[in-house]
Amino acid sequence: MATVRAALVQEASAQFTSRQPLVLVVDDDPDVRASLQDMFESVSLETAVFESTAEMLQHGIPDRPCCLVLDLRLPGTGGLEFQAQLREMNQFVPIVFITGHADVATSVRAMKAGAIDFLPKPFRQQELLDVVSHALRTEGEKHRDGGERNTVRRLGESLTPRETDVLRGVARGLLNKQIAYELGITEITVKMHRSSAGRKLKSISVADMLRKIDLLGI
Amino acid sequence: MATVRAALVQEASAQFTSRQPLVLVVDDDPDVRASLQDMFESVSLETAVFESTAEMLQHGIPDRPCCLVLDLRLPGTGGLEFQAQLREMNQFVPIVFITGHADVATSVRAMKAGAIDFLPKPFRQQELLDVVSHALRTEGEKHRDGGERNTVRRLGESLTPRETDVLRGVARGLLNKQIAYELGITEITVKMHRSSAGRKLKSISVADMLRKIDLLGI
DNA sequence: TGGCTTCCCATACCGAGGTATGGGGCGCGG
DNA sequence: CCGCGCCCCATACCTCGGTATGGGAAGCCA
Repeated sequence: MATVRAALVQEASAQFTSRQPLVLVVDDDPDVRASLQDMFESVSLETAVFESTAEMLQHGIPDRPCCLVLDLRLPGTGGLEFQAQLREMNQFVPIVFITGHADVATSVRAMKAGAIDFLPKPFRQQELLDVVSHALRTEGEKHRDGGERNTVRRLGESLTPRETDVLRGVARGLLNKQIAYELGITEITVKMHRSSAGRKLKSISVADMLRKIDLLGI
Repeated sequence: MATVRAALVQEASAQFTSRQPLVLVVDDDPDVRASLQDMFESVSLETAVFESTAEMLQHGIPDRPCCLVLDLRLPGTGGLEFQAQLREMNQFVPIVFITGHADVATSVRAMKAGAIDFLPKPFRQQELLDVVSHALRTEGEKHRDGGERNTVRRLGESLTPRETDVLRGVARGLLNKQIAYELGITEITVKMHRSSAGRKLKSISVADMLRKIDLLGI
């Protein structure tokens, strides 16, 4: 029963995987927050503003196309450290830095760490808007691509250990016979696992199966 | 005969595909050129220096792991424009910018355009050395990966049009029967093309063939 | 304990791919 | 002109993968 519920929740979240994009703003200056929120919402971009990185982390990173507008200098965790933290958490949200205290070394550091832009204040609002919308567009595409992978990954979870063993062999282009030998079992049993795995992954063709296998990272 | 010669030349170039790395330096200041060349050669890195981007283009981009140390401000074509030019020519040499006239906007522009670093003068020599060696290491790996692709690509050149048609179908996971229907020919003929293509690509297994097919971009 | 999953094995049959061996037609270049 | 490569077709045979239908053994949990 519990597992059924979990499955349903996953289904639901999968359905909304390509939802409306969201702009995240972290800046300690209330005026800047308000002004940016106004700007983004004036072009119908949903926006969430935060005073600090800690506050943002509390809300968690939502599962939708995001773009983070991040002040470089912040009380508590600064922009660059936060960028590093997100990276460590495997959260690859595109980041646009904004700052009143820009210098070349910092900007280069931020960009090398994967920021998509770095705007010294003052900047033209349109400039920020362009960068953010472009990022959201590409994020949207990534999200869709990721959706397919998640679907496959969910299918893959139902695979038994033995089945993944067999699939590893298949991916290497081995014959059932050879796989059987390597695993120390019969070819017939390999066939069982293989076809069972094929059913679970809903693969009609070998090509399809191979694609899904390396999508699963097996 | 001519084609045999060509084939031999290709063989030869393929053999040397993962040669020693090379540092390219473009700077209009003779002192800088000399000093950088000394530095790189002191750690046994082969180095080629140029006074202008035009001069470098004349020599062509060598087929080996490269890293370009590029002055931002140059007589003639400037650093940023040159970066754009290389991009248009599909030459993805990693670029480290060095400049005495650094500003944030320029550095960000350079990084967004794909530069791997941006060092305002004066910088510590060791810093540049670290960046360049790191770049050369990753380039070396890329080069090796590309080698395998080139090998396959060469094999792929001997494929007849019809054979690639069939392979397209195989990649889509179609049955020979279906491929035959789509091409308006018999299943038997499809088998012929398929096995012939398999021989040419030296693929023993289906998995192997599929890998090579998308390596060929079919 | 009984029921569940997982893993293992076997026989038999079918459809698909691979190969070998026949053949014919077309176009291009020595 | 003839040879060569490409494209097409056919028959026959073998192997491989997929499936169906039997079964047995071990572990886990209500």
